Amino acid sequence: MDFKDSIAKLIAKETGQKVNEIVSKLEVPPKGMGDFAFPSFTLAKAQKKAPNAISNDLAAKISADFIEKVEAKGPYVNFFLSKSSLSESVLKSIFDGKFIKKTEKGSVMLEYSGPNTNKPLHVGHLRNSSLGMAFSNLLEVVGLKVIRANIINDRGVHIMKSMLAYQKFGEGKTPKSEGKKSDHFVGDMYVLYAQKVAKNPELEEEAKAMLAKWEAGDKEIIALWKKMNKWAIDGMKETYDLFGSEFEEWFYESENFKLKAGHKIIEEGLAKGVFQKEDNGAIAAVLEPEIKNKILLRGDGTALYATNDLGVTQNRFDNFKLDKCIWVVASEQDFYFKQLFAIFEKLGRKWADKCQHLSYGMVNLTSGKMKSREGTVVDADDLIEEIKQLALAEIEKRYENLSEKEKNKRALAISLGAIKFFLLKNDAKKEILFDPKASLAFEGETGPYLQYAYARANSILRKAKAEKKKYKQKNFDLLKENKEKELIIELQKFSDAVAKSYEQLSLHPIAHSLLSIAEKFNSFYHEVNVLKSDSQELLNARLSLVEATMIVMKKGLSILDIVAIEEM
RNA sequence: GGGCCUGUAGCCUAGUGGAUAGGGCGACUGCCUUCUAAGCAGUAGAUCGGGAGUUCGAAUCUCCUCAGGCCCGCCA
Repeated sequence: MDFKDSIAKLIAKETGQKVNEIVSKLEVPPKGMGDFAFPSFTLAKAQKKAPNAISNDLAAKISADFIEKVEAKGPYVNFFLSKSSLSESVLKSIFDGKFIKKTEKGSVMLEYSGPNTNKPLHVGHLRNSSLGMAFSNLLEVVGLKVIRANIINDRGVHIMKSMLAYQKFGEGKTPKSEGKKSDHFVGDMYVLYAQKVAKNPELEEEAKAMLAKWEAGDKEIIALWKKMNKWAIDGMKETYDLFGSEFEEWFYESENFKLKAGHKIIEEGLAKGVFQKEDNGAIAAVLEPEIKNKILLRGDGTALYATNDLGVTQNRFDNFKLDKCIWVVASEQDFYFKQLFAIFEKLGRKWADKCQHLSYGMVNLTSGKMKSREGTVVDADDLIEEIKQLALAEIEKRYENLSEKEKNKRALAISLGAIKFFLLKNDAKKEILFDPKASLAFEGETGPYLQYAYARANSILRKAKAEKKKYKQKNFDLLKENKEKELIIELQKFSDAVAKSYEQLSLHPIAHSLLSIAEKFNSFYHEVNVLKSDSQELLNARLSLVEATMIVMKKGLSILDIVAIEEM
């Protein structure tokens, strides 16, 4: 039952206003003042009456079996829902599995991660991955079919730099010989290049020359490139596995480079008069003055990143039947994506408005911006390991007797929960100032707090089973304690949070909804001893509430790609 | 020079037109022989960057201004 809608209908009947207009005006009042509120200011002019009078009038006239009471408070009409109908309605929809509205259909490609093969993943990539993974899950929950895509940036002069350093100073070492994770080994070469080039600027030219050889298909360079790329990608895949990142499609810049699909689009744009040739032969897309023109091909005819991107995007819509394509890329590319989408609009692509940029703020350190070549990054593997050790220490404090295997499993789940939740709980577009020591805790507004609430709920059901208590999902209408009602209301709000997250391209509404649910659950847990309920009927009702809480929390956590831990 | 984003207690943050600005960290008080204390209950802490305007009503909308970040045709 949609209470908001039902209340709006009652108000509409009395006032003659349209139902959907009333719905948009209904709000949730501050604590203790009811479940819904209608502000009467909005009718004052039309009815030529004082808001307070309208409120009094409405409060006196409106009644229904699902409403406990209606109160006029100044210019507001406050509605208190009947606890039993609220409980029935909310818990039923949760057990029916219909508590999230599937509002969308079709298929969508979501690109995220997009690493370079000259360095390992860092905490910035983890923010990208967390958003990519979670938003993909969210898209599926609202009804879309999702193709997760990764594009490996495996070509370009920056890739040559780590190759050059290895060729000149690597002394034939390998990740194996050094006992090093292979992507870290490649990353070390990139740092080494940066150190060497500072003293020997001519390396810069050598790297460019190497790129020319690569483009010409020089056998030796291609062999080196393949070897080092494999190291980089194999290492990253380990990190993806550890973190839980999954992809259905892998694209490679190098392959795309060979296709030259972008060049065809450039021909097309010139023919249509949408692109123009500059004095030195470069090709530019002519765009609105606010977003400037965009160079798509160098004067010497060589390709730019944008050249490739034109082809990549076209191929995606050609080869996959997409209703939408989403790029998860940091906010420094906001302007670029505006231009890219505008170019497709100019070219008359009917899918141009189906391109979406999920922009997010950069992760900076308290010490400043992260720079791989200077080695001032928080490495993804190191971070996960460090937090895992902290989680392990917490587990060992509590449970000495667990097997090593179980301890490790829990520690990983908890540490990833802490990291992912930290990266998702705030508005995606805000920057994160990351302090590894201070940022990741297991208490307060954290992933482990949610996991803990879930584990506690689970433990009630487990104990009930162990004590051979009978339990059926029923008697929902007996849930009349304030703590119970507050929890149920938070459960009900979860679906709104899902919708909000989808609209706002950010996971924080879901994250905060889960925090509120966990908070209300913990409070309920503290106040009401479920297993010591007075009657079988009440036990049924409360166990139902506990189970419903677990269902919603598990759904929410799974969207955020966080493991709901059974025991913690 | 221009564009986009951000500014809410010591720190982090939610809230995009409505009532007393909601959380967390940190600080301080209590609560484990009672379903897991990674928890609960409470206290203190806020000129919502500043100014003007629109409105019955502004953290929220408009304009100006200050501060930080990112970006602005041949980098990826």
